[in-house]
Amino acid sequence: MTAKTTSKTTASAAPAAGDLLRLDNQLCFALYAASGLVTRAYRPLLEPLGLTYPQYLVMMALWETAPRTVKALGQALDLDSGTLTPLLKRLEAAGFVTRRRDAQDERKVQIELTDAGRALREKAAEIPAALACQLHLPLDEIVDLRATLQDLARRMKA
Amino acid sequence: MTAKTTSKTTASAAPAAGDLLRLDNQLCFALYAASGLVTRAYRPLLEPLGLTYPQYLVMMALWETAPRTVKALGQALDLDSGTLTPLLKRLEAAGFVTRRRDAQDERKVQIELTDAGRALREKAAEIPAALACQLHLPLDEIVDLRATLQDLARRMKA
DNA sequence: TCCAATTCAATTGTGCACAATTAAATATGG
DNA sequence: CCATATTTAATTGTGCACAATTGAATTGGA
Repeated sequence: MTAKTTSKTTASAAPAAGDLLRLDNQLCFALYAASGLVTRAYRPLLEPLGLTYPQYLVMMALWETAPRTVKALGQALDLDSGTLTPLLKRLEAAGFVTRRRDAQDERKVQIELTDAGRALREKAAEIPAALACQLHLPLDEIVDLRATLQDLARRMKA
Repeated sequence: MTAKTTSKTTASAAPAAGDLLRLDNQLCFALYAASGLVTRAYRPLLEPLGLTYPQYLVMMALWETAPRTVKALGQALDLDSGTLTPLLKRLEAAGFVTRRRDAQDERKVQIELTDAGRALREKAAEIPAALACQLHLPLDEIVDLRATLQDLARRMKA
């Protein structure tokens, strides 16, 4: 499938020793650059909602399941408390979530959606389609790429 | 090839309207998470060289072509001066590059490698193979994924 | 019971990342 | 030649991202 670029030159498919450090031969840089581009494409779509891209990820996690502890969010998003704590405080200041200590276990902080946070989901509903459009990639390739990346992540975490 | 997860459920391949905002259905999150994982995998390999991951990207760009202006580096890496200027000052402080105003056009700052910066390339030579190992992905899939991501980036920039 | 180990969030410090602004140098049109 | 526009880095301010530390709460084992 995807009869894709069988035009692999020897250099591209199996770089010579001296080319191993070329930017174009790095999967990491391709990932880094693509991730940055996609994040940047979200910015103008999220700005009217008052969310940054990482905040949008947190809200999506909460729209799926809430309340959740900081730890549970961190596991879902692969982020630690050093990143999440200030981000969640900003979401709290914006009125989208609340933070309260768990009564049973005071170490845990439960993050809950406010009405405004739940309402935001309606406004966000149009974002995935708007962004998919900007990818200029057929849907089946998007699905394929996503699965490949999820597979990569699963293997690296194992 | 890649007999991969033909277990595509309907939800995964063509999510229902209510699932469009699920994290698992986002290409952006798959990219974001994979990029973060790979960057993290570099950290222990780069630490002995005294480089962070973005600094490593800048050094790779310079190992290909030097001297280069800040602007040229920014175009190669898709980063702006707000990111590069302090990063390059740290590389200068570490002794890997020099920064000097262009004699012909004083607006430009030429970034040149020092001997130590060039020497670092030998130590870095083993990194790509070491990292590829941690990806737990067959080489042909790495090459494939890289090409797909480069294609995505090309389309989004066009 | 008591104490040692673990869990969890917050904090601190460093380093990206980018928008917006600034300021200097150069190019351009009249 | 001069005024204006453009180009280029640097700066400022906000917001991730993570390692390392801290401190409180909980758990588990003698």
